[in-house]
Amino acid sequence: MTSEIKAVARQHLSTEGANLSLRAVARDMGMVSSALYRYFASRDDLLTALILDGYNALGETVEAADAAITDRSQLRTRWLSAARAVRGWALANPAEYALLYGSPVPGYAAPPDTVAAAARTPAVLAAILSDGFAAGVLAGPTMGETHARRSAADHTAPGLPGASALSTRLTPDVRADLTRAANGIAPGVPPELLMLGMTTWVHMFGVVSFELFGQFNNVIDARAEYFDQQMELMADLIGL
Amino acid sequence: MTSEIKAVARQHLSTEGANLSLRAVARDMGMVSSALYRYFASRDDLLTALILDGYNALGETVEAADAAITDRSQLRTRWLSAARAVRGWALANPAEYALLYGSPVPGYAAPPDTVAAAARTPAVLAAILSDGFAAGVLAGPTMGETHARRSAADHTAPGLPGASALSTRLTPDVRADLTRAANGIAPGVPPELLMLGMTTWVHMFGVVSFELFGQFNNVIDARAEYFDQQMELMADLIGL
DNA sequence: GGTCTTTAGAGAGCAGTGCTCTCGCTTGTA
DNA sequence: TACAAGCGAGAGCACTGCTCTCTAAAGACC
Repeated sequence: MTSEIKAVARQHLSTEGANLSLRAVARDMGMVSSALYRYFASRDDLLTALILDGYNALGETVEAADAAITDRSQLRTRWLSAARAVRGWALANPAEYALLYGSPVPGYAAPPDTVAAAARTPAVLAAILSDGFAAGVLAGPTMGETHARRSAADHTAPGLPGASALSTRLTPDVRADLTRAANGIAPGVPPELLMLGMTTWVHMFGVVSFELFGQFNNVIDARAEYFDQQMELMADLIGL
Repeated sequence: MTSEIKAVARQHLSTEGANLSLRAVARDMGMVSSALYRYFASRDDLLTALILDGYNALGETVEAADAAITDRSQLRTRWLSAARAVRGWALANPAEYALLYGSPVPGYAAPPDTVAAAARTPAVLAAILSDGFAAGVLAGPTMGETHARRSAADHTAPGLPGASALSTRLTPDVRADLTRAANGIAPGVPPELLMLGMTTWVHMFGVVSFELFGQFNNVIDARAEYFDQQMELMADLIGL
């Protein structure tokens, strides 16, 4: 029953946008609004359930896209497949995506169970990082420095991945945050590498959000190709 | 008068969140709700005015932060100053920031005058790119290739900026989009360089949005330091 | 000064919203 | 058969955006 309500609510969400009307949902189900309160304590409760489902749906999609690459050593292919899955899901479910990654509703605080579901998508990327690091493909000490011209003092930490001219110097606090995060999601991965992984993670959602939220209007028309190019760039950044 | 209404609305926005109530604004002004319709045709109209003001306020802040760097050749310092200004404004005006860069309201389409105001912030970055390119500091042909290990075929276009191991190969459509954008905002800047500039632009807002929208909760605590580190990384990416 | 027109705001009202309450009806169980 | 639990209906409260009509003030013109 609750799942039927959520299904109708999801449909309303996709057609009407973010301001979900409980009464309209009830009307569509041939019920009266007060009946819905048997199943959800409030409208926020319904939204929370939808958010939870959304994180899980996105996570499943991304996990499946990663798992579809049978050669697990093809880290770059796995990453691109996962990234495309994120964009594909977002384009197919824009309202739900906005619910997950858009502006949070005013006084709304995400319940703890949503954060676990929210971690599924970054966990896929973390697994790719972890696999690459374990296989010695990432963060190897064999990189040579580029001779790229630098304007100020060199911020580059030596011996780190792909794009070796990049600043991977971390302050103690940031390093502590990243180390803690690595322990939780990608054990063994050094904080510098996780930093680059998080950069790709954030940038991936940045590009998708800009596309969905209209920031690319009149700027980028070839959205899919642009996204692919950016994700290739990110793969290079990590050294996949 | 309209400015007084907007001021009260802004205040409401900052305390109550995104769902702005026209009646509450009117109440605070000692008026009745219908009186507001003399000045704004609808609630969306008021929001549009606030969005326009927001883009301009952010743009002014960023422009001032860039202009504060007297040595115009210090591109990296200018970029970091502008980026910090974006984050600072966003943290000081979270509700307005969400209005600008969060999920768009359902049926809302941004009027053309807002896009001009929205372009002020990226224009600052474009000017930095333009200055650097004109001075020959960016995108010079003197870069050496790194020997970074690459998993697949090499996507790197030779002779491009700072982080030379990165994929800057553009498909014709993306190249066309970027060339058109460059003509509008950074004349003369090659599309590959503008692509890197847009990457930093998107990533900057990606990091700020993740911070403001709660995606960093329980992950990154040292927000300011993390932001700085990421912006340094982006500066390296462009080759500032 | 006396009209006359524009303008600002008040007030009532409509349709819609989230949410609470009470009251019946149905269904499963002892 | 009696009881209890759960489910939905209906009315109602306070709120919202928005439209309409009406009144009072202010400015323009002769």
